[in-house]
Amino acid sequence: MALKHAILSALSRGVARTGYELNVAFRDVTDSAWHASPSQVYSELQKMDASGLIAVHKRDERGKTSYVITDEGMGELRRWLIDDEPDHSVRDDAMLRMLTLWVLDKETINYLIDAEVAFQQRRLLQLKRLLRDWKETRPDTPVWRNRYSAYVMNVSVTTVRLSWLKGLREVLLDESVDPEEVFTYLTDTVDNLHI
Amino acid sequence: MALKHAILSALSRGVARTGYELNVAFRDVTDSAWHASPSQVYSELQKMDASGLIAVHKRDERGKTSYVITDEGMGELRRWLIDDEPDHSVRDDAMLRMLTLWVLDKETINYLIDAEVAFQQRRLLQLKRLLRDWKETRPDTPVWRNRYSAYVMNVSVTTVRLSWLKGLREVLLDESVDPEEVFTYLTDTVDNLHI
DNA sequence: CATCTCATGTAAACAGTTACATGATTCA
DNA sequence: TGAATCATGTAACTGTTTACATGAGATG
Repeated sequence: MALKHAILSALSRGVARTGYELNVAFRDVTDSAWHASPSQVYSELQKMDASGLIAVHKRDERGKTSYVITDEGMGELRRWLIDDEPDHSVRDDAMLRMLTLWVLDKETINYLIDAEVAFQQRRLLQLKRLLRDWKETRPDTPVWRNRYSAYVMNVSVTTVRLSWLKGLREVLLDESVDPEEVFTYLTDTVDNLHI
Repeated sequence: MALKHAILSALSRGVARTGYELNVAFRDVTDSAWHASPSQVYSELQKMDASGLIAVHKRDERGKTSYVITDEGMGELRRWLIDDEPDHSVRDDAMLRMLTLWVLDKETINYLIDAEVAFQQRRLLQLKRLLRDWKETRPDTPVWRNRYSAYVMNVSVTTVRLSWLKGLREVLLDESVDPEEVFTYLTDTVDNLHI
């Protein structure tokens, strides 16, 4: 039930938000640690309002409703971080696909890796654009410091993934190359990070 | 419904497997692209058997049952890879937590980063052990080439995550440091990967 | 004036977890 | 002989998606 905590996390930054705004945030790279479908967000907000974790901040004539976090919600957010064990289980559809490519013919493998590369490159561009937007207004609050760190993590992993996809293509399409050699550059580079 | 495809992916490698063995594989680093709880695997296997995607290979006196993939299952696996759009949505509980740490006091932040570092280090050791086990028997089949690639990806991302956690600790605990400077080494290193 | 984005929701179906139950085998 | 691991499953509950429904406001 981490959608609850993803919403609390978003609202903990102090700005009132509508369900729609939360959905935009969950959809795009900014807050992309937890995905949720729009309808789920709306019904979760109702439940959280009823249980006192969040409160209605403003509701205009037609239904547009923004919410803020309550003290109780802030307490629950802290309790979750401290008491609940992190769930490290992974469900990565795109990676599962990349690990199953060998069942296909080379032409199709090549096509599917192209598509994945295109996706990751688009993601990297979105992230770079986000940084450009930050350059102007950059408050240096704890919130911003934490979010900037997230940005660095996303850029790093996406870049690694792109480099890896390049190696994967070689390894799967040319059976004469040695996989270990193909990935030498990637593994050597990241090895520099770890002391 | 990707558990179906995760199971097909595991069985496509040609070896008959029991529900229990699949659970072991899903739990550990080897096949960790898709997590599932044991009970879910057993009931999914029953459904997949009923719909003809897999077949019972052997069933001993007491219920121990191993399954193999059918031609139909292999067809469905290929169809999924080619026709269905990859789902890039993320649900990363551990990362969501790291992005919310700023709401806590420094002592608690430090403690929680310690715990996450310990987890990632354990994971890295498990991966290194896996590679050692592979050194002996290493067939150089397409399956192995694809799995070795997955191994490289896992090691790379885990190493990046460890380096990042080190930076995150500094950024959150010492407000005098400039976040951009803290992460310079990480960003410069991964920048080398991307041309 | 049609289409896109904004904005919210309900209901049914499906996916996944948790708690529970059972019993064999292995190892100290 | 008691505990851990092997091995499979059911039932109730919770989380999530999909399809559908509605209507305002902005853009071309």
